[in-house]
Amino acid sequence: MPNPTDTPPLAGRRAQAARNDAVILEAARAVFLADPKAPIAAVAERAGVGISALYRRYAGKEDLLRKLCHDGLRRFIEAAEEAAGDPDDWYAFAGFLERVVDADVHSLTVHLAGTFTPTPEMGRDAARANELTAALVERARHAGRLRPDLVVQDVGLLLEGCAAIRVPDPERTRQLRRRHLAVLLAGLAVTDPPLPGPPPAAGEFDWRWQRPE
Amino acid sequence: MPNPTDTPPLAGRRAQAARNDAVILEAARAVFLADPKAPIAAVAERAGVGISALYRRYAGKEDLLRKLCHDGLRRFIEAAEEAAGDPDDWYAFAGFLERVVDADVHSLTVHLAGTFTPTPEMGRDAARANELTAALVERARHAGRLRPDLVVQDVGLLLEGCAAIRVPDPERTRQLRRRHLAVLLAGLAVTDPPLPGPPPAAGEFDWRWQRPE
DNA sequence: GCAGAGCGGAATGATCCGTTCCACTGCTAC
DNA sequence: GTAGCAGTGGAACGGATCATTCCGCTCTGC
Repeated sequence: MPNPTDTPPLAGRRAQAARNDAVILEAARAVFLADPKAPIAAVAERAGVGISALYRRYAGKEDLLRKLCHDGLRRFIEAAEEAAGDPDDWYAFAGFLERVVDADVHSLTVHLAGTFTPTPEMGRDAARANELTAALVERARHAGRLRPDLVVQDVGLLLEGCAAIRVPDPERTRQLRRRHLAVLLAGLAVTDPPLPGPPPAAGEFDWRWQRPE
Repeated sequence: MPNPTDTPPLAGRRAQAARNDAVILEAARAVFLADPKAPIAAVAERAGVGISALYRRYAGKEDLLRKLCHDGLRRFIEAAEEAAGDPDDWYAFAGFLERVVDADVHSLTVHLAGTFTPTPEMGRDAARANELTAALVERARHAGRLRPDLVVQDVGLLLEGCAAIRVPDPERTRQLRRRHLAVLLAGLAVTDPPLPGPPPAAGEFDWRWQRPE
Protein backbone atom coordinates (compact mmCIF):
# COMPACT_ATOMS: atom_id res chain seq x y z
CA MET A 1 0.00 0.00 0.00
CA PRO A 2 2.09 2.89 -1.21
CA ASN A 3 1.16 6.27 0.11
CA PRO A 4 -2.39 6.31 1.35
CA THR A 5 -2.67 10.05 1.95
CA ASP A 6 -0.30 11.61 -0.50
CA THR A 7 -0.38 10.48 -4.12
CA PRO A 8 3.00 10.94 -5.80
CA PRO A 9 2.85 7.71 -7.81
CA LEU A 10 -0.51 8.75 -9.19
CA ALA A 11 -2.05 5.98 -11.27
CA GLY A 12 -4.95 5.35 -13.56
CA ARG A 13 -7.31 8.10 -14.52
CA ARG A 14 -5.79 10.59 -12.13
CA ALA A 15 -2.36 9.94 -13.54
CA GLN A 16 -3.51 10.60 -17.07
CA ALA A 17 -5.14 13.80 -15.91
CA ALA A 18 -1.93 14.97 -14.28
CA ARG A 19 0.04 14.05 -17.36
CA ASN A 20 -2.46 15.88 -19.52
CA ASP A 21 -1.97 19.01 -17.46
CA ALA A 22 1.61 19.13 -18.63
CA VAL A 23 1.01 17.85 -22.14
CA ILE A 24 -1.67 20.45 -22.79
CA LEU A 25 0.44 23.30 -21.51
CA GLU A 26 3.35 22.21 -23.62
CA ALA A 27 1.19 21.82 -26.70
CA ALA A 28 -0.41 25.20 -26.14
CA ARG A 29 3.01 26.77 -25.86
CA ALA A 30 4.19 25.22 -29.08
CA VAL A 31 1.04 26.03 -31.00
CA PHE A 32 0.63 29.63 -29.91
CA LEU A 33 4.33 30.21 -30.37
CA ALA A 34 3.99 29.21 -34.01
CA ASP A 35 0.76 31.17 -34.47
CA PRO A 36 -0.64 33.41 -31.76
CA LYS A 37 -4.04 33.32 -33.43
CA ALA A 38 -4.24 29.55 -33.64
CA PRO A 39 -7.59 27.98 -32.83
CA ILE A 40 -7.99 26.13 -29.59
CA ALA A 41 -8.72 22.93 -31.47
CA ALA A 42 -5.17 23.00 -32.79
CA VAL A 43 -3.87 22.86 -29.24
CA ALA A 44 -6.08 19.90 -28.42
CA GLU A 45 -4.98 18.09 -31.55
CA ARG A 46 -1.32 18.73 -30.90
CA ALA A 47 -1.68 17.54 -27.33
CA GLY A 48 -3.47 14.45 -28.54
CA VAL A 49 -6.48 15.12 -26.36
CA GLY A 50 -10.05 16.18 -26.94
CA ILE A 51 -11.34 19.68 -26.58
CA SER A 52 -13.07 18.78 -23.35
CA ALA A 53 -9.75 18.13 -21.70
CA LEU A 54 -8.94 21.77 -22.35
CA TYR A 55 -12.18 23.24 -21.14
CA ARG A 56 -12.05 21.13 -18.03
CA ARG A 57 -8.88 22.99 -17.06
CA TYR A 58 -9.40 26.49 -18.39
CA ALA A 59 -12.46 28.65 -18.38
CA GLY A 60 -11.89 29.61 -22.00
CA LYS A 61 -9.29 30.57 -24.52
CA GLU A 62 -8.44 33.81 -22.81
CA ASP A 63 -7.80 31.99 -19.58
CA LEU A 64 -5.35 29.64 -21.24
CA LEU A 65 -3.58 32.47 -22.99
CA ARG A 66 -3.23 34.36 -19.74
CA LYS A 67 -1.79 31.33 -17.97
CA LEU A 68 0.66 30.75 -20.82
CA CYS A 69 1.79 34.33 -20.83
CA HIS A 70 2.19 34.45 -17.09
CA ASP A 71 4.29 31.29 -17.20
CA GLY A 72 6.46 32.95 -19.79
CA LEU A 73 6.89 35.95 -17.57
CA ARG A 74 7.95 33.68 -14.73
CA ARG A 75 10.48 31.93 -16.93
CA PHE A 76 11.82 35.32 -17.85
CA ILE A 77 12.26 36.18 -14.20
CA GLU A 78 13.91 32.84 -13.52
CA ALA A 79 16.33 33.41 -16.36
CA ALA A 80 17.22 36.81 -15.00
CA GLU A 81 17.75 35.48 -11.50
CA GLU A 82 19.87 32.58 -12.66
CA ALA A 83 21.97 34.77 -14.88
CA ALA A 84 22.46 37.25 -12.09
CA GLY A 85 24.32 34.52 -10.25
CA ASP A 86 27.23 34.78 -12.66
CA PRO A 87 30.00 36.72 -10.96
CA ASP A 88 31.20 38.20 -14.24
CA ASP A 89 29.20 41.33 -14.91
CA TRP A 90 29.28 40.94 -18.65
CA TYR A 91 28.49 37.25 -18.76
CA ALA A 92 25.64 37.76 -16.35
CA PHE A 93 24.12 40.12 -18.88
CA ALA A 94 25.01 38.08 -21.97
CA GLY A 95 23.95 34.84 -20.31
CA PHE A 96 20.64 36.39 -19.42
CA LEU A 97 19.95 37.23 -23.03
CA GLU A 98 21.01 33.78 -24.12
CA ARG A 99 18.72 32.12 -21.63
CA VAL A 100 15.75 34.19 -22.62
CA VAL A 101 16.40 33.59 -26.29
CA ASP A 102 16.87 29.85 -25.81
CA ALA A 103 13.72 29.56 -23.74
CA ASP A 104 11.82 31.35 -26.50
CA VAL A 105 10.04 33.27 -23.84
CA HIS A 106 9.93 36.71 -25.27
CA SER A 107 7.89 36.10 -28.40
CA LEU A 108 5.15 34.30 -26.50
CA THR A 109 4.81 37.08 -24.00
CA VAL A 110 4.88 39.79 -26.58
CA HIS A 111 2.66 38.27 -29.21
CA LEU A 112 0.05 37.15 -26.74
CA ALA A 113 -0.06 40.47 -24.95
CA GLY A 114 -3.29 42.30 -25.63
CA THR A 115 -5.31 39.14 -26.19
CA PHE A 116 -6.40 38.92 -22.58
CA THR A 117 -6.95 41.15 -19.58
CA PRO A 118 -3.93 40.79 -17.32
CA THR A 119 -4.16 40.02 -13.64
CA PRO A 120 -2.70 42.34 -11.03
CA GLU A 121 -0.14 39.69 -10.21
CA MET A 122 1.08 39.76 -13.78
CA GLY A 123 1.57 43.46 -13.46
CA ARG A 124 3.69 42.92 -10.38
CA ASP A 125 5.72 40.21 -12.09
CA ALA A 126 6.25 42.41 -15.11
CA ALA A 127 7.59 45.13 -12.86
CA ARG A 128 9.91 42.68 -11.18
CA ALA A 129 11.14 41.41 -14.53
CA ASN A 130 11.89 44.94 -15.47
CA GLU A 131 13.85 45.60 -12.29
CA LEU A 132 15.94 42.48 -12.74
CA THR A 133 16.72 43.39 -16.31
CA ALA A 134 17.65 46.91 -15.31
CA ALA A 135 19.98 45.57 -12.65
CA LEU A 136 21.74 43.33 -15.16
CA VAL A 137 22.13 46.19 -17.60
CA GLU A 138 23.42 48.42 -14.87
CA ARG A 139 25.99 45.88 -13.76
CA ALA A 140 27.32 45.34 -17.26
CA ARG A 141 27.45 49.03 -17.94
CA HIS A 142 29.08 49.85 -14.64
CA ALA A 143 31.75 47.26 -15.42
CA GLY A 144 32.45 49.19 -18.58
CA ARG A 145 31.64 46.24 -20.77
CA LEU A 146 28.40 47.61 -22.15
CA ARG A 147 27.97 50.65 -24.35
CA PRO A 148 26.84 53.49 -22.11
CA ASP A 149 24.04 54.70 -24.37
CA LEU A 150 22.01 51.52 -24.08
CA VAL A 151 18.87 51.79 -21.97
CA VAL A 152 16.85 49.00 -20.39
CA GLN A 153 14.01 49.44 -22.84
CA ASP A 154 16.42 48.60 -25.64
CA VAL A 155 16.75 45.11 -24.27
CA GLY A 156 13.14 44.30 -25.07
CA LEU A 157 13.72 45.35 -28.64
CA LEU A 158 16.86 43.25 -28.92
CA LEU A 159 14.96 40.24 -27.69
CA GLU A 160 12.18 40.97 -30.09
CA GLY A 161 14.63 41.01 -32.94
CA CYS A 162 15.91 37.60 -31.95
CA ALA A 163 12.44 36.22 -31.46
CA ALA A 164 11.52 37.26 -34.99
CA ILE A 165 13.87 34.64 -36.34
CA ARG A 166 11.92 31.44 -36.71
CA VAL A 167 12.22 28.39 -38.93
CA PRO A 168 10.15 25.22 -38.77
CA ASP A 169 12.76 23.28 -36.81
CA PRO A 170 12.99 24.53 -33.19
CA GLU A 171 16.59 23.51 -32.70
CA ARG A 172 17.66 25.25 -35.88
CA THR A 173 15.70 28.27 -34.76
CA ARG A 174 17.67 28.30 -31.56
CA GLN A 175 20.97 28.12 -33.41
CA LEU A 176 20.10 30.92 -35.78
CA ARG A 177 18.91 33.10 -32.95
CA ARG A 178 22.13 32.51 -31.08
CA ARG A 179 23.97 33.57 -34.18
CA HIS A 180 21.94 36.72 -34.39
CA LEU A 181 22.41 37.37 -30.71
CA ALA A 182 26.15 36.99 -31.09
CA VAL A 183 26.18 39.85 -33.59
CA LEU A 184 24.09 41.94 -31.25
CA LEU A 185 26.28 41.23 -28.26
CA ALA A 186 29.36 42.16 -30.22
CA GLY A 187 27.62 45.40 -31.13
CA LEU A 188 26.64 46.03 -27.54
CA ALA A 189 30.17 45.72 -26.26
CA VAL A 190 31.34 48.49 -28.52
CA THR A 191 31.18 52.17 -27.73
CA ASP A 192 31.57 53.77 -31.07
CA PRO A 193 29.62 55.01 -32.93
CA PRO A 194 26.90 55.99 -30.46
CA LEU A 195 23.36 54.76 -31.00
CA PRO A 196 21.16 57.10 -33.05
CA GLY A 197 17.76 58.53 -32.23
CA PRO A 198 16.01 59.17 -28.96
CA PRO A 199 16.34 56.04 -26.82
CA PRO A 200 13.11 54.23 -25.96
CA ALA A 201 11.52 55.68 -22.86
CA ALA A 202 10.07 53.93 -19.84
CA GLY A 203 6.47 53.00 -20.54
CA GLU A 204 6.82 53.61 -24.25
CA PHE A 205 5.71 50.05 -24.95
CA ASP A 206 2.94 49.77 -22.41
CA TRP A 207 0.33 49.89 -25.15
CA ARG A 208 1.21 46.32 -26.00
CA TRP A 209 -0.61 45.19 -22.90
CA GLN A 210 -3.81 47.00 -23.67
CA ARG A 211 -6.67 45.08 -25.23
CA PRO A 212 -7.47 46.31 -28.74
CA GLU A 213 -9.87 49.21 -28.11
CA MET B 1 -7.35 71.33 -77.36
CA PRO B 2 -4.70 69.93 -75.03
CA ASN B 3 -3.21 66.64 -76.06
CA PRO B 4 -5.61 64.73 -78.26
CA THR B 5 -3.69 61.45 -78.21
CA ASP B 6 -1.83 61.44 -74.93
CA THR B 7 -3.64 62.37 -71.70
CA PRO B 8 -1.22 63.68 -69.09
CA PRO B 9 -3.59 66.25 -67.55
CA LEU B 10 -6.16 63.54 -66.90
CA ALA B 11 -9.40 64.95 -65.63
CA GLY B 12 -12.71 63.91 -64.23
CA ARG B 13 -13.49 60.26 -63.84
CA ARG B 14 -10.22 59.13 -65.37
CA ALA B 15 -8.28 61.33 -63.03
CA GLN B 16 -9.99 59.89 -60.00
CA ALA B 17 -9.27 56.42 -61.29
CA ALA B 18 -5.60 57.19 -61.73
CA ARG B 19 -5.44 58.73 -58.30
CA ASN B 20 -7.19 55.73 -56.85
CA ASP B 21 -4.58 53.44 -58.35
CA ALA B 22 -1.98 55.03 -56.15
CA VAL B 23 -4.17 55.56 -53.12
CA ILE B 24 -5.25 51.94 -53.07
CA LEU B 25 -1.75 50.62 -53.37
CA GLU B 26 -0.56 52.86 -50.59
CA ALA B 27 -3.45 51.88 -48.35
CA ALA B 28 -2.90 48.20 -49.05
CA ARG B 29 0.74 48.56 -48.16
CA ALA B 30 -0.03 50.24 -44.89
CA VAL B 31 -2.77 47.85 -43.94
CA PHE B 32 -1.01 44.61 -44.78
CA LEU B 33 2.16 45.90 -43.18
CA ALA B 34 0.29 46.32 -39.93
CA ASP B 35 -1.51 43.00 -40.28
CA PRO B 36 -0.72 40.55 -43.06
CA LYS B 37 -4.06 38.84 -42.53
CA ALA B 38 -6.12 42.00 -42.70
CA PRO B 39 -9.40 41.76 -44.62
CA ILE B 40 -9.67 43.41 -47.98
CA ALA B 41 -12.42 45.65 -46.70
CA ALA B 42 -9.88 47.26 -44.38
CA VAL B 43 -7.82 48.28 -47.37
CA ALA B 44 -10.84 49.80 -49.08
CA GLU B 45 -11.82 51.69 -45.97
CA ARG B 46 -8.32 53.02 -45.41
CA ALA B 47 -8.10 54.11 -49.01
CA GLY B 48 -11.47 55.81 -48.70
CA VAL B 49 -12.92 53.91 -51.65
CA GLY B 50 -15.49 51.19 -52.11
CA ILE B 51 -14.68 47.55 -52.48
CA SER B 52 -15.50 47.69 -56.16
CA ALA B 53 -12.61 50.01 -56.77
CA LEU B 54 -10.36 47.23 -55.56
CA TYR B 55 -11.89 44.43 -57.55
CA ARG B 56 -11.84 46.54 -60.67
CA ARG B 57 -8.04 46.58 -60.46
CA TYR B 58 -7.19 43.21 -59.00
CA ALA B 59 -8.62 39.80 -59.72
CA GLY B 60 -8.82 39.04 -56.02
CA LYS B 61 -7.01 39.30 -52.77
CA GLU B 62 -4.20 37.05 -53.85
CA ASP B 63 -3.60 39.16 -56.90
CA LEU B 64 -3.26 42.29 -54.78
CA LEU B 65 -0.95 40.58 -52.35
CA ARG B 66 1.25 39.36 -55.17
CA LYS B 67 1.47 42.83 -56.67
CA LEU B 68 2.34 44.31 -53.30
CA CYS B 69 5.01 41.76 -52.64
CA HIS B 70 6.50 42.14 -56.08
CA ASP B 71 6.65 45.89 -55.63
CA GLY B 72 8.47 45.31 -52.37
CA LEU B 73 10.96 43.10 -54.11
CA ARG B 74 11.56 45.80 -56.68
CA ARG B 75 12.13 48.39 -53.98
CA PHE B 76 14.62 46.05 -52.42
CA ILE B 77 16.48 45.79 -55.71
CA GLU B 78 16.40 49.54 -56.12
CA ALA B 79 17.82 49.99 -52.66
CA ALA B 80 20.62 47.59 -53.43
CA GLU B 81 21.43 49.29 -56.70
CA GLU B 82 21.41 52.73 -55.19
CA ALA B 83 23.54 51.69 -52.26
CA ALA B 84 25.99 49.98 -54.59
CA GLY B 85 26.73 53.42 -56.00
CA ASP B 86 28.54 54.42 -52.83
CA PRO B 87 32.27 54.23 -53.45
CA ASP B 88 33.00 53.25 -49.86
CA ASP B 89 32.67 49.50 -49.55
CA TRP B 90 31.42 49.58 -46.00
CA TYR B 91 28.94 52.41 -46.44
CA ALA B 92 27.59 50.75 -49.53
CA PHE B 93 26.72 47.76 -47.39
CA ALA B 94 25.53 49.71 -44.35
CA GLY B 95 23.59 52.15 -46.50
CA PHE B 96 21.90 49.27 -48.22
CA LEU B 97 20.65 47.90 -44.92
CA GLU B 98 19.52 51.34 -43.83
CA ARG B 99 17.59 51.86 -47.02
CA VAL B 100 15.84 48.54 -46.79
CA VAL B 101 14.99 49.08 -43.16
CA ASP B 102 13.71 52.61 -43.78
CA ALA B 103 11.59 51.49 -46.71
CA ASP B 104 10.07 48.79 -44.51
CA VAL B 105 10.35 46.47 -47.42
CA HIS B 106 11.50 43.32 -45.81
CA SER B 107 8.60 42.61 -43.49
CA LEU B 108 6.05 43.00 -46.25
CA THR B 109 7.88 40.61 -48.51
CA VAL B 110 8.49 38.06 -45.79
CA HIS B 111 5.13 38.10 -44.10
CA LEU B 112 3.20 38.01 -47.33
CA ALA B 113 5.27 35.20 -48.79
CA GLY B 114 3.33 32.00 -48.93
CA THR B 115 -0.03 33.69 -49.26
CA PHE B 116 0.04 33.64 -53.03
CA THR B 117 1.58 31.66 -55.86
CA PRO B 118 4.56 33.61 -57.15
CA THR B 119 5.07 34.47 -60.78
CA PRO B 120 8.17 33.36 -62.65
CA GLU B 121 9.21 36.99 -62.89
CA MET B 122 9.19 37.24 -59.12
CA GLY B 123 11.49 34.27 -59.00
CA ARG B 124 13.88 36.04 -61.33
CA ASP B 125 13.70 39.25 -59.34
CA ALA B 126 14.32 37.37 -56.13
CA ALA B 127 17.42 35.82 -57.64
CA ARG B 128 18.61 39.24 -58.75
CA ALA B 129 18.01 40.66 -55.31
CA ASN B 130 20.08 37.88 -53.90
CA GLU B 131 22.95 38.52 -56.28
CA LEU B 132 23.00 42.20 -55.50
CA THR B 133 23.02 41.52 -51.78
CA ALA B 134 25.81 39.00 -52.18
CA ALA B 135 27.86 41.51 -54.12
CA LEU B 136 27.44 44.12 -51.40
CA VAL B 137 28.44 41.64 -48.73
CA GLU B 138 31.40 40.54 -50.75
CA ARG B 139 32.61 44.09 -51.25
CA ALA B 140 32.39 44.92 -47.57
CA ARG B 141 34.11 41.74 -46.56
CA HIS B 142 36.82 42.12 -49.16
CA ALA B 143 37.51 45.57 -47.85
CA GLY B 144 38.10 44.01 -44.47
CA ARG B 145 35.31 45.99 -42.87
CA LEU B 146 32.91 43.09 -42.39
CA ARG B 147 33.40 40.06 -40.18
CA PRO B 148 34.53 37.23 -42.42
CA ASP B 149 32.15 34.62 -41.04
CA LEU B 150 29.01 36.43 -42.16
CA VAL B 151 27.22 34.83 -45.09
CA VAL B 152 24.66 36.39 -47.41
CA GLN B 153 21.82 34.44 -45.88
CA ASP B 154 22.54 36.11 -42.57
CA VAL B 155 21.51 39.41 -44.06
CA GLY B 156 17.92 38.28 -44.44
CA LEU B 157 17.85 37.38 -40.79
CA LEU B 158 19.30 40.70 -39.75
CA LEU B 159 16.64 42.49 -41.73
CA GLU B 160 14.00 40.32 -40.22
CA GLY B 161 15.17 41.25 -36.78
CA CYS B 162 14.88 44.92 -37.61
CA ALA B 163 11.48 44.47 -39.22
CA ALA B 164 10.19 42.84 -36.05
CA ILE B 165 10.42 46.15 -34.27
CA ARG B 166 7.16 47.95 -34.76
CA VAL B 167 5.25 50.56 -32.81
CA PRO B 168 2.05 52.33 -33.84
CA ASP B 169 3.83 55.43 -35.08
CA PRO B 170 5.71 54.75 -38.35
CA GLU B 171 8.32 57.43 -37.82
CA ARG B 172 9.11 56.19 -34.34
CA THR B 173 9.28 52.69 -35.73
CA ARG B 174 11.87 53.88 -38.20
CA GLN B 175 13.94 55.51 -35.47
CA LEU B 176 13.90 52.46 -33.25
CA ARG B 177 14.84 50.22 -36.12
CA ARG B 178 17.74 52.46 -36.99
CA ARG B 179 18.86 52.19 -33.41
CA HIS B 180 18.67 48.42 -33.54
CA LEU B 181 20.45 48.37 -36.86
CA ALA B 182 23.23 50.51 -35.41
CA VAL B 183 23.91 47.84 -32.80
CA LEU B 184 23.90 45.19 -35.49
CA LEU B 185 26.23 47.12 -37.73
CA ALA B 186 28.64 47.66 -34.88
CA GLY B 187 28.55 43.93 -34.27
CA LEU B 188 29.10 43.18 -37.93
CA ALA B 189 32.21 45.28 -38.12
CA VAL B 190 33.86 43.26 -35.40
CA THR B 191 35.78 40.04 -35.90
CA ASP B 192 35.88 38.57 -32.48
CA PRO B 193 34.35 36.37 -31.20
CA PRO B 194 33.34 34.41 -34.29
CA LEU B 195 29.67 33.70 -34.94
CA PRO B 196 28.39 30.45 -33.45
CA GLY B 197 26.56 27.59 -35.12
CA PRO B 198 26.38 26.45 -38.71
CA PRO B 199 25.77 29.51 -40.89
CA PRO B 200 22.48 29.57 -42.80
CA ALA B 201 22.82 27.77 -46.11
CA ALA B 202 21.67 28.84 -49.54
CA GLY B 203 18.06 27.84 -50.03
CA GLU B 204 17.54 27.20 -46.35
CA PHE B 205 14.69 29.70 -46.31
CA ASP B 206 13.02 28.79 -49.58
CA TRP B 207 10.14 27.19 -47.73
CA ARG B 208 8.87 30.65 -46.96
CA TRP B 209 7.76 30.99 -50.52
CA GLN B 210 5.78 27.80 -50.62
CA ARG B 211 2.04 27.93 -50.14
CA PRO B 212 0.92 26.24 -46.95
CA GLU B 213 0.74 22.55 -47.85
C1' DG C 1 -21.10 -3.00 -9.14
C1' DC C 2 -21.78 1.87 -9.36
C1' DA C 3 -21.22 6.99 -8.96
C1' DG C 4 -18.95 10.15 -11.13
C1' DA C 5 -14.40 12.31 -12.73
C1' DG C 6 -12.46 12.75 -16.97
C1' DC C 7 -12.75 12.56 -21.65
C1' DG C 8 -13.61 12.61 -27.13
C1' DG C 9 -15.57 14.87 -30.51
C1' DA C 10 -19.91 16.14 -32.92
C1' DA C 11 -23.22 20.00 -32.82
C1' DT C 12 -24.16 24.85 -32.29
C1' DG C 13 -24.30 29.51 -33.08
C1' DA C 14 -21.89 33.52 -33.94
C1' DT C 15 -18.61 36.02 -36.56
C1' DC C 16 -15.77 37.12 -40.23
C1' DC C 17 -14.48 37.71 -45.05
C1' DG C 18 -13.84 37.15 -50.00
C1' DT C 19 -16.47 37.86 -53.79
C1' DT C 20 -20.50 39.12 -56.51
C1' DC C 21 -24.08 42.11 -57.84
C1' DC C 22 -26.72 46.06 -58.76
C1' DA C 23 -27.99 50.68 -58.92
C1' DC C 24 -25.99 55.13 -59.63
C1' DT C 25 -22.93 58.87 -61.47
C1' DG C 26 -21.03 61.89 -64.62
C1' DC C 27 -17.65 61.73 -68.56
C1' DT C 28 -17.16 61.30 -73.51
C1' DA C 29 -18.09 60.47 -78.09
C1' DC C 30 -21.12 61.47 -81.42
C1' DG D 1 -28.33 66.62 -76.34
C1' DT D 2 -28.07 62.11 -75.17
C1' DA D 3 -26.74 57.20 -75.24
C1' DG D 4 -23.43 54.38 -73.49
C1' DC D 5 -20.15 53.03 -70.46
C1' DA D 6 -16.06 53.15 -67.35
C1' DG D 7 -15.84 53.73 -62.65
C1' DT D 8 -17.84 53.38 -58.24
C1' DG D 9 -20.11 52.53 -53.39
C1' DG D 10 -21.75 49.32 -50.63
C1' DA D 11 -25.31 45.83 -49.53
C1' DA D 12 -25.96 40.89 -49.91
C1' DC D 13 -24.41 36.09 -50.29
C1' DG D 14 -22.27 31.88 -49.15
C1' DG D 15 -18.61 29.59 -47.29
C1' DA D 16 -15.29 29.07 -43.73
C1' DT D 17 -13.68 29.39 -39.12
C1' DC D 18 -13.94 29.11 -34.17
C1' DA D 19 -15.05 29.29 -29.27
C1' DT D 20 -17.99 26.98 -26.57
C1' DT D 21 -21.50 23.56 -25.23
C1' DC D 22 -23.30 19.07 -24.81
C1' DC D 23 -23.91 14.21 -24.77
C1' DG D 24 -22.60 9.63 -24.34
C1' DC D 25 -18.73 6.71 -23.20
C1' DT D 26 -14.89 4.75 -20.30
C1' DC D 27 -12.71 3.63 -16.61
C1' DT D 28 -11.30 4.39 -11.53
C1' DG D 29 -11.91 4.40 -6.80
C1' DC D 30 -14.53 2.69 -3.41
